[in-house]
Amino acid sequence: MTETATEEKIKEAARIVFMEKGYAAAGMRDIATKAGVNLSLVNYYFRSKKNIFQIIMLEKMHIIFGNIIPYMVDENTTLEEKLNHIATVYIDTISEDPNLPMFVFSEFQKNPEDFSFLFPIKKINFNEISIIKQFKTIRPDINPAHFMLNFLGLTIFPFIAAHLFSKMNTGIFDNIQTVIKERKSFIPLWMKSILETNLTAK
Amino acid sequence: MTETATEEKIKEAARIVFMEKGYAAAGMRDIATKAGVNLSLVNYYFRSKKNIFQIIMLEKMHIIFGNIIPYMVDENTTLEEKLNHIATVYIDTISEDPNLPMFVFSEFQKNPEDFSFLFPIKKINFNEISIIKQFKTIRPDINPAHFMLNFLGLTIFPFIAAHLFSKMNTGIFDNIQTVIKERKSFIPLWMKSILETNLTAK
DNA sequence: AATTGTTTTAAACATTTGTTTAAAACAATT
DNA sequence: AATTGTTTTAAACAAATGTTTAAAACAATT
Repeated sequence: MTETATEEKIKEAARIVFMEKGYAAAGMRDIATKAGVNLSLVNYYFRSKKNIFQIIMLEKMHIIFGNIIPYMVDENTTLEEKLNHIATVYIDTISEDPNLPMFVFSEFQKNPEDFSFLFPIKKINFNEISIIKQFKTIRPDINPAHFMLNFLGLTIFPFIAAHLFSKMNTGIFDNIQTVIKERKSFIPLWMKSILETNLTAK
Repeated sequence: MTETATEEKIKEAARIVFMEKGYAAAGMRDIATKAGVNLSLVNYYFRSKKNIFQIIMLEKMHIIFGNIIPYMVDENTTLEEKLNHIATVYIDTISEDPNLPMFVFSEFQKNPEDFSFLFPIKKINFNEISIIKQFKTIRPDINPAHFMLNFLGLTIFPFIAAHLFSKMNTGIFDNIQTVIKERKSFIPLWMKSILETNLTAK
């Protein structure tokens, strides 16, 4: 099956090039070259640049959301179990593809219209999923958006800032990959403290 | 002074266009059109695309770091005062330019070499600045990178995720701007809880 | 009023872009 | 061995890119 072989070679090259340079700066010739393949073959197998981009983006969206939402929905785990599990799995997953969050957030912001193809994912009502319901019973006084922003901020932000921070030579972000891995066990504990924080205090 | 007027018109247009589309997707014609000015004038006043981009980027870097580092260095405030002050000022500042963090982080990642012009900023040794020293006396057991990642993650991440989250129709990120403003008072309290969290617990 | 210097314009420049074409190479089937 | 269908190639396409040119318009000075 030479057909599938070259098609996959192109896809893998597209993953790397789009991820590194973003949609706008990525060239069809970059992809072809990285795949070690004739330029025309990229259009032959994937019709257009926008099309192959959307295929890669859909893949990435599944990784960044598909690995997290099933655990959030699970009615058979406690909130503490969810936080433990998700923090670990998520940091491990993204560590294999550290630019993924940046890629998804930044490409979405630049061309929100081009993401209509993933309306299936967008249909989830967070007020109905387990993790939010569990949070609401503990802290009915706080907007659950805070809870999600805190959890995802603590987990995802280090990946987004890693490049810049480690090249700034501050002396504290030198081996940031090691630091990020430590956070797998720290984040659930910090989240627990945050959950217990009294916000009405003067 | 018509000269300064058009030069500033071009600069302002460049700010908007670069911010919206990023370096690669931004065109010289986009900038000229948005400035209401002839295409050649962009090169006349700013020589090249890369040059005008670096001018804008330097501006943005000053906003995102210049507004935060002076307070971190200040030896005359307590850690609690610093957290209170920075959270408020920073959220207010970035709220006026919500795409700033995304812009800076993503453009840096794509072309780190093009940021050599800001080596002055990079010279700061975080181990010597007040906020880190204060943290170290309270929690010598934890890598200060965690402290900074937590604080900046809680503060900055909501801006990075806002676009995607609010368009996902989850039901909890509807008026995310209001939520973000609430965080000005919440984040210092959460940080205090995080600081007191025992991480050695089984 | 003539001259000088600066700003603006329209046109063109050479490259680079995504995409298409048509022929060649290859594989499989009859 | 001839035919069919698929894959790969080289070349070309039109459109868009950043930049330059040279003339025009304008302002200021002598």
